Amino acid sequence: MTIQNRKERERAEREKLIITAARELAEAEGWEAVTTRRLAERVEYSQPVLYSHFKGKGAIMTAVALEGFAELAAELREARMAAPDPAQALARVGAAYVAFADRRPALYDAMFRQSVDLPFATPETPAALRAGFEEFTEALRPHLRAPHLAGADPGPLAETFWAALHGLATLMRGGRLPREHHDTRLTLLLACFTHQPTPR
Amino acid sequence: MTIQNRKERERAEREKLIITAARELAEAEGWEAVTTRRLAERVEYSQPVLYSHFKGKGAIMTAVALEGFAELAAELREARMAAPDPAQALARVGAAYVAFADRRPALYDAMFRQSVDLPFATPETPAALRAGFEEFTEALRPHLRAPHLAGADPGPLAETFWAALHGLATLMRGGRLPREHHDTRLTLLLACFTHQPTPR
DNA sequence: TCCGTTTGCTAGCGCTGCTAGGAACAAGAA
DNA sequence: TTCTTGTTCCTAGCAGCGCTAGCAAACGGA
Repeated sequence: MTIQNRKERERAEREKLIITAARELAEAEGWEAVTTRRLAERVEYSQPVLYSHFKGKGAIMTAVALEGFAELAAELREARMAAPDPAQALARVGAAYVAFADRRPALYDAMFRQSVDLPFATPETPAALRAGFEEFTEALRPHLRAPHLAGADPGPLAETFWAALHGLATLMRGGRLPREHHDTRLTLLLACFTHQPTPR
Repeated sequence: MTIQNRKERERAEREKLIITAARELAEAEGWEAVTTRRLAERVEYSQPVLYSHFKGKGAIMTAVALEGFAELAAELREARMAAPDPAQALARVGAAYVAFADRRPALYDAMFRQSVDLPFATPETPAALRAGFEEFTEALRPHLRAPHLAGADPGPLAETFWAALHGLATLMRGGRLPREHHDTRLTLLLACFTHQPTPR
């Protein structure tokens, strides 16, 4: 029994090792540099060992993405909780989101740009993923009373806010949006959603 | 002289043929199915011929993307011009943008998701690209008088609106946003930018 | 008709994700 | 302690990728 346990534990440790190595490699050199051979070399096992843990390279990326969702949710939550009022809360959540995407581009890619086969917006959606989305919903809730949002569905509204941030983050990362306007854009987006005049 | 002309013309035709074939293949089966071998087979030339026209696969995708920018700009312009008033204009431009991304996913990928080495937001930005962005700026201009946007820079505002649409389009395409809320999200986004209460 | 240039081919390099098959090792039974 | 059984994990290899070297054939001009 204990011998079986030890084996299972070692196996789990190795799986975690693979995920961490993949993530580190991706964050250091981008996903295109993460090949199964390099990854195997890094964890000091042969290539086929990866396939005894994961169905393929895509499954490894999905595992990394799952880690990312948990971290993102935690950061968003912290940002929201630390804010003194609802207006600040939305602003900080938005800023935290884009900062996360900017700080961990490879992780963000695995989560939102690559086609990972995770169920979004369904009952089987992983908890970490749902938790992140929940932060948007909560941060927006106090603003539902604004005239232009009267009677709006919280769900689609959170989706829209999230999508806007996602667009800002990805287009800026891809060099499509000038970095120097970033703060201005974030401020404008918040002004649009909260209908507070732009402070300038 | 005429013989030289004929050669140049034939060469240009072949280049166009390659671009069209790449685009068709991508639109039919996605960019991961567009390999230099399949592309060469499709245009009935050998693989190295592609490299006498383009520096590599990336350059072919860039050429396809450029076509896409021209078409997108035209569609946005048409949508804006056909609208009876400024509120409708913004709504139609937004809807046209997302519809374009949805109708031609591979083309849109080449334009905005792959790392195409085109200069954005610089003096050397291709005309087609600038024209598309111009449509956003124009469609938003009448709304700059809204209280929450008073004194806002038209440039960053257009960037923000564009980014929001981009986020909606890409997240929906990646299965991250439920399709059935799409119209609701678009309506909400417009309500946020134009200061009109959400009609429901 | 001959020569030089251009054109476009075959073949191949080093890489990718992934897998088949066998060797080595460990665990339980005699 | 020895033999058998089952697991673990490696070597080797497949098909396909983007890209290129080098040669053969076709063509244009003299």
